[in-house]
Amino acid sequence: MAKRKISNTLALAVLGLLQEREMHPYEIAATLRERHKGGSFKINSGSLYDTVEALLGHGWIEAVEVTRDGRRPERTVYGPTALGQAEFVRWVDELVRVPAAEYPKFLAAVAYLGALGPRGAADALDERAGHLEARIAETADILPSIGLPRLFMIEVEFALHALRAELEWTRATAAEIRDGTLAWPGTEAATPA
Amino acid sequence: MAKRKISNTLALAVLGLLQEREMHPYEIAATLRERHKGGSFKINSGSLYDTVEALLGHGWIEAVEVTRDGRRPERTVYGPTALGQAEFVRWVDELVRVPAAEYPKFLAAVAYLGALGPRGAADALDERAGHLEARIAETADILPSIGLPRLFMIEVEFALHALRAELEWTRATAAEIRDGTLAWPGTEAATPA
DNA sequence: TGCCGTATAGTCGGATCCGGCTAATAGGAC
DNA sequence: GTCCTATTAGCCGGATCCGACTATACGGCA
Repeated sequence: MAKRKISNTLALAVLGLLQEREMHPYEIAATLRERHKGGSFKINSGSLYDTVEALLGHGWIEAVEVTRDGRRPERTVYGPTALGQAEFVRWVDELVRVPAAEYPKFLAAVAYLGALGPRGAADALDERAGHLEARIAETADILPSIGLPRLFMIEVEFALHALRAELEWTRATAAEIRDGTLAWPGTEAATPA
Repeated sequence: MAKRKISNTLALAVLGLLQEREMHPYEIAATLRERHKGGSFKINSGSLYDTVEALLGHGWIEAVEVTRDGRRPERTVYGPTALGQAEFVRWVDELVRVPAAEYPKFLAAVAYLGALGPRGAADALDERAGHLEARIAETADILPSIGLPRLFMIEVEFALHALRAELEWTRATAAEIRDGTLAWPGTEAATPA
């Protein structure tokens, strides 16, 4: 009975893969991981099966066959439907056109940066900067590793761009705190436990 | 009995506000909105009351008094605990230090940008760019509107920086698609319904 | 005075999500 | 041969989240 509209982006990944070829859920997860899509979609087997169920309920995918290898659990293979194909494109289109409201954890934390005191905040930002650099290096590494057209890894380029911007802000803000450009109204600094 | 660790950032906002002064949930929500924190925290009354319940269960806040004004619903006023105070700082510190894995919708959509075809993708990116500009303008507007020290609105500066970076990538990518720098392997373009 | 829109304050049912579990097979070490 | 681990495949209980709803009070206006 067509519950609430699907919003989980893992569903988008499933839909996208099934456009290519029929698969069973486990294979979907494996393929996504193989293609390094783990940075763009939260691949969790629990959610995956729920997601597939929801897509079925909407008629966006359909069960193609059920096979069984020896006494292993059954594998249900799913394929796309015409409706699902159309919805997939429509959905990507809308996600690109209209920026959604997002609430990243870091944004929340920055809102209370004051709680760390100037010293504590600058230190914490520095540590973050280090992690960001590491993650940027990792991400940049996987980019050329596969001889695939750019388009198929374009989201990695976006992720890199976003990470670099965040790094830039993080470093700049730490510096502003240290040199006093960013005034600290609360005089005394709390220290983390 | 101390369920799963709280991860919802709305809890952080609640904890943070209660450091300042005792409040009842509705007042918390109103205060957050008044301070333009709606961009950093998803303020939903349903989640708010659940969150307060969870914080109570962890002993991070405590009920201070229950008042009632005429025949309106009871208002339970909450205040901070020593444990909550410590956890608050510890939590902010960790959120700043360690970048969390995030899965923004746009990242997912970009992973399937190919589905829109070169023309469709470039158009969609253009429209997004327009929305981003509007949002940047709105956000920049609220910044000087309140005569508050920068530190208390620093998360808005970060949000702006992130938005600008996204806008930059969006425009650049649209341009690359149009001038052919970004090759399009799938020859033919699907069009949204 | 009667009525309507908005602010106050919070509840509830159900949708959604996910960590952790089961269970079988394949492959290697000894 | 048999033990151990990794891989394959999926299920489930409960935590989490949220949209939609209830109900009272208040200000203004016709």
